[in-house]
Amino acid sequence: MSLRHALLALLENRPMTGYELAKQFDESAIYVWHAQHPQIYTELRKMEADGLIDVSAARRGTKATKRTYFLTEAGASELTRWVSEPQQPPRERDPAYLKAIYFEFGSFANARRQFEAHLEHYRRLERQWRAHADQLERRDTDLIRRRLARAPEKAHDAIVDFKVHTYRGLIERAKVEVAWAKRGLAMVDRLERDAGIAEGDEVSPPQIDSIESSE
Amino acid sequence: MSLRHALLALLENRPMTGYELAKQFDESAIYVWHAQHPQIYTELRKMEADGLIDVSAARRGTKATKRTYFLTEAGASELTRWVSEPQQPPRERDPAYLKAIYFEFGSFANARRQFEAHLEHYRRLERQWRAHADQLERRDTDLIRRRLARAPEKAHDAIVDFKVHTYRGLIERAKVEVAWAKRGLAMVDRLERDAGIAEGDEVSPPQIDSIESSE
DNA sequence: ACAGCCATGTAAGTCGTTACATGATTGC
DNA sequence: GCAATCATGTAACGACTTACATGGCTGT
Repeated sequence: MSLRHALLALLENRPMTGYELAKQFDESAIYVWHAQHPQIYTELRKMEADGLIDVSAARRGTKATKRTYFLTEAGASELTRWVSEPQQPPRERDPAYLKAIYFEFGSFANARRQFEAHLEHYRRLERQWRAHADQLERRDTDLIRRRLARAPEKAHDAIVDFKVHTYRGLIERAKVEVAWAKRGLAMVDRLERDAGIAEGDEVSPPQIDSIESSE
Repeated sequence: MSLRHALLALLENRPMTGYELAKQFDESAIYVWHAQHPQIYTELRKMEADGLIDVSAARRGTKATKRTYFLTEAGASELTRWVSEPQQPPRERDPAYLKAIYFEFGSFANARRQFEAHLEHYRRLERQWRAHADQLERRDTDLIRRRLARAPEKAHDAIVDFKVHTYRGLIERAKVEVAWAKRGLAMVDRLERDAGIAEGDEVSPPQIDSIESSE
């Protein structure tokens, strides 16, 4: 249930609408968690029902309502409970790596394309996270300024350092992905030189192995 | 729909029962994808309905049936289609990193516990992946031997190298996590020395920020 | 007789995605 | 008047987890 806690943590800084929350998740490197707007609106309603957040609704035009959510005390204490609860590590589930294990079922050109896309993707992520980490370190984002303003001065270093440490960790992750893809491209070049396999062919297509032939 | 393709790829080596497939996912470092048995049994039935796999059912006792699945030609060509299809990168969604951003809401002791658990987890993963990568490189697993036996010799290097490259990539990932957690522990030590905050306290508890106080 | 592993499922529920749908406000 | 952006939702479906349930086989 991490979406819930990501939302609580954002609302701890200031009251926001579902739309604003969705933007944080969507548009930027700011966030380490992805979610789409229908899930966010739905989760906010549930959190309201559970008393973790409260809403101040305002009319918009004749029919629409603008709902601005803010933390309740129950929400604040749920946040501290969650932070102190042991976090079980995520299950391994990366489709790019799964596919890479079976690149033999495609052509060398395909492996190359896949590694190139991987490279591009993580280069972009690295840039974005780096920009955000730098901004945080300078204490130069809207949210961090609000956070520090409401915290005792002696806690400021810890608040910033925990966040910067996390984004720097994500940068290191991205760098590992970039390096992996680069080594992958070099490997494809080498394999293609060594093997006498025609351009565009599958390296070694899958074969069916029926009961009869195996037992 | 990666579970489906993970299953197809395993069945490409040899026919297996749902139970055997579940073991591969469950028990070992062999696999880069996690799944529980109910999902596997359900997915196998769907794949059968879609004609990607076929089954040879055998009686077990009076009521039970042992169902051994094998690839069909449609399954084999679905595998090659999937490998050549562009793979969109996974969304960022790591609860451990999300939580680390908000370690300020807990105590230093909590941050330390969390980093230690992270460290232990990825050390174990690294060991397991390393063992598997080494075995693969020596061409010394059941599945890789079966795979190579049914492939043209000139393709052997590529088949092994793609897999080894992937597991070595996972090892690098795990090492980055270990290093991140170690730096995290050092950071906690430093912060705790610097700040005059009492043992066991929250660093800076969340505060509620209602509409009134913010606008 | 019992333990431990082999083997297969159902049911209920949560989490997450995609497609569809509607209306308001701001600036040009 | 139009486009872009603000703003909020529903419906259907697919992916995944957890709990529950049953029975067979092998070795001690």
